[in-house]
Amino acid sequence: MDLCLDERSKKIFQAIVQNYIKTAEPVGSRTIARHYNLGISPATIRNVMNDLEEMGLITQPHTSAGRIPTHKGYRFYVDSLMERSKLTKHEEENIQIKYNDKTNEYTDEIFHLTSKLLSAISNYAGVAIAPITSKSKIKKIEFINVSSKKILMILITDSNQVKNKIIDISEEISSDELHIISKMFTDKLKDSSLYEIRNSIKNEILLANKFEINKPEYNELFKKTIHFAESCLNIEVDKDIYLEGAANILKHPEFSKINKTKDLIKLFEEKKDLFKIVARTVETDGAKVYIGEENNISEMNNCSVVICSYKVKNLPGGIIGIIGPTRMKYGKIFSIVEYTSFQLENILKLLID
Amino acid sequence: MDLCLDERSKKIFQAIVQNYIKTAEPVGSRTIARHYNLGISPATIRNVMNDLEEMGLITQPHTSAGRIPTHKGYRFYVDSLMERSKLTKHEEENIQIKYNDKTNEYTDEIFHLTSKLLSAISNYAGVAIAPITSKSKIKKIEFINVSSKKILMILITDSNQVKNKIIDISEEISSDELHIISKMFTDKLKDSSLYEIRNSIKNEILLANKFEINKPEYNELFKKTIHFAESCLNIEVDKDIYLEGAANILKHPEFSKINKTKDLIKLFEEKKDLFKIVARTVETDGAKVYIGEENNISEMNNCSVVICSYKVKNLPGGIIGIIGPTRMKYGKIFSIVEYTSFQLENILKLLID
DNA sequence: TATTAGCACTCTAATAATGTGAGTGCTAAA
DNA sequence: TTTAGCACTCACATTATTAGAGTGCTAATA
Repeated sequence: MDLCLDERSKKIFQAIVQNYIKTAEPVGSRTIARHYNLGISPATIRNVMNDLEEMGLITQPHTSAGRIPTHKGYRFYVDSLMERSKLTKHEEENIQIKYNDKTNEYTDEIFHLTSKLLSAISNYAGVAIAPITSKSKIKKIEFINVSSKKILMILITDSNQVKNKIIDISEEISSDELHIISKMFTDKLKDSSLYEIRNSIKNEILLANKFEINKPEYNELFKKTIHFAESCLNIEVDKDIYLEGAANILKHPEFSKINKTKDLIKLFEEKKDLFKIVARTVETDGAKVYIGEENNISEMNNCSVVICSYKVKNLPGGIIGIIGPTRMKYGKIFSIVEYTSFQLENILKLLID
Repeated sequence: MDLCLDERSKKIFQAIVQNYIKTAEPVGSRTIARHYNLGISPATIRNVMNDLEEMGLITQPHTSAGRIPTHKGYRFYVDSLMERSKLTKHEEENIQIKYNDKTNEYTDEIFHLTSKLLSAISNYAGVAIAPITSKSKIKKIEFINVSSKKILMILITDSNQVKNKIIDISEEISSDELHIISKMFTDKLKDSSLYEIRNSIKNEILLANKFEINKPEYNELFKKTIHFAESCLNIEVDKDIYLEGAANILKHPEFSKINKTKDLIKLFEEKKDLFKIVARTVETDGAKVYIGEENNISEMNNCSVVICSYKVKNLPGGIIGIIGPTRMKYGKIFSIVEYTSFQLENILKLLID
């Protein structure tokens, strides 16, 4: 966005945004004159503010109030004026320590931890999405008999995500036989992406040939396995998204009235919508923000979402992010999200091979 | 609680409670005289109300207001006066249909569904706790190699709960060897309760003897397995408790001010505390309620928790419940929780063998 | 021409004043 | 024992009043 603002207007605009972010109060010309010594009088500032308002960057809640940034204003601020504020040593260490505690295990716990971290450091809500499985490849398939006619199917992806499901079968299969079948299935399906599997379902017979299946019980297992693998495609929205610190958001004055806040809380419960908001971009180049109405959901009109993707094995993995009020410390939040993404990638490298 | 109330007082008290539950407004003597034709005048009712107040069953928010039940009042109502209100055919069918959709799979999804059901039917928050594992017994232990020095450990309990974890080992073990080890471990540890395992950790050597272990890499695996089994004891509070419909609670007028409500939301996020509140009783005989202060947590002073345990294989399993305002439709909620528990038990019977 | 001082004006938010009504407790009569 | 009647209380809604922060405009100034 190029707005051809002269230097002075930029300074004033910046002052307005920063002051409003800090105080949550509309900013008047006097305040700026006093606190930011720009060497000009309130009257001059007022003139400039008038221009800024005409450009749609700021607005007045009511006639005799100071100015607050519009969404367009925040967007301009983020794109052109914002300065990243680095994390403190303490904050960086905090992140590292928490991650290192988990170094010895790879479970979804990592993502849960990530959302907690993001929330704790930012004082807003933190969100993390486990690697999006549709692009994952199968590393291993395994079958274990649970009882006479129930089998536990286990699918391990190349990013070491473990999915499992208990299915019923019509004929008992022995443990040893299952072991052999497991090896066979792994052998045949290894390195297929779940995406490929979905496409190949329509050609089940084709695939069946690949297995040279003759025993009917194998065939049953085969079909169920394929369908299981396919179901892993459909992101388990409720499980793969971690949200923490929603209550943090309520601290801020813009959420002091219950009515709209109630809707927001509801949105947070409905992981499905939340997922859409956070994961609409699969891959970002650094942090990226959606401001207020840009989220295209009325409940989020007063919220901004800062997201950043992370990689697993140098391929797109998932998304992490922070949700807070539009009146957000963008500079800091951008840094937090990017740094956390970086550390998460590091830890994942250690845990996956 | 025996309060020696004469019939008339009981009627009046009941009228107050029911009216307050319906309207959320303090109930005055005139209201009762008009709407519940007890054949007595407001003045008489006032006299009785005075008595009831002295007994601590009702109170006045302020001098010139009507009466509302105290916690003691609710307790008396629940224990002595409440009438269960049956579920409608429609509600019962709703529950059955939802469960039947899941008949073919046993995963934690069942408990998630349960909390959703409870929430949807009650219009309050629904909560479900997966079977408490400390009393579960081991049915199967299985090892799968994920990569050269990483092994996926899988533990299946007698209630078919699947726990898994990826661990590092120092020496590679082949798939076939792992298959044999799996059988051996399952054989030795089968039917041990996790509780027993915890106790036996101190006697690790004793147990080691049982395995006649000589290969050092088996020994390593053995130790890690035991510790994994033990860690399954520590309920994964974040995973094993399902809360849905927290936003429902906010609809009700007693939660119209943000401040206290904020704390409640926070409590709901902290699954640990929630767990303590819901799961302090392992087994109930029918539904059971904790009213307001009985929860011993200030955030819950305006909430009641109706819980009911469910069984798995005729042994204590977990807990389900509903959290709502103390001004709750107790009669209905008790029925919902008990009926749902019953249906849940049925479905679990089908899914576990 | 750009800036600024000054002033009238606007609007919110806080505070105070007032009235209304629901509900009570008490007393005396039924 | 019950009830009618009445004085009293208190929350809540309504209205008035005031203070103050901030603006826009105009005319003077640099």
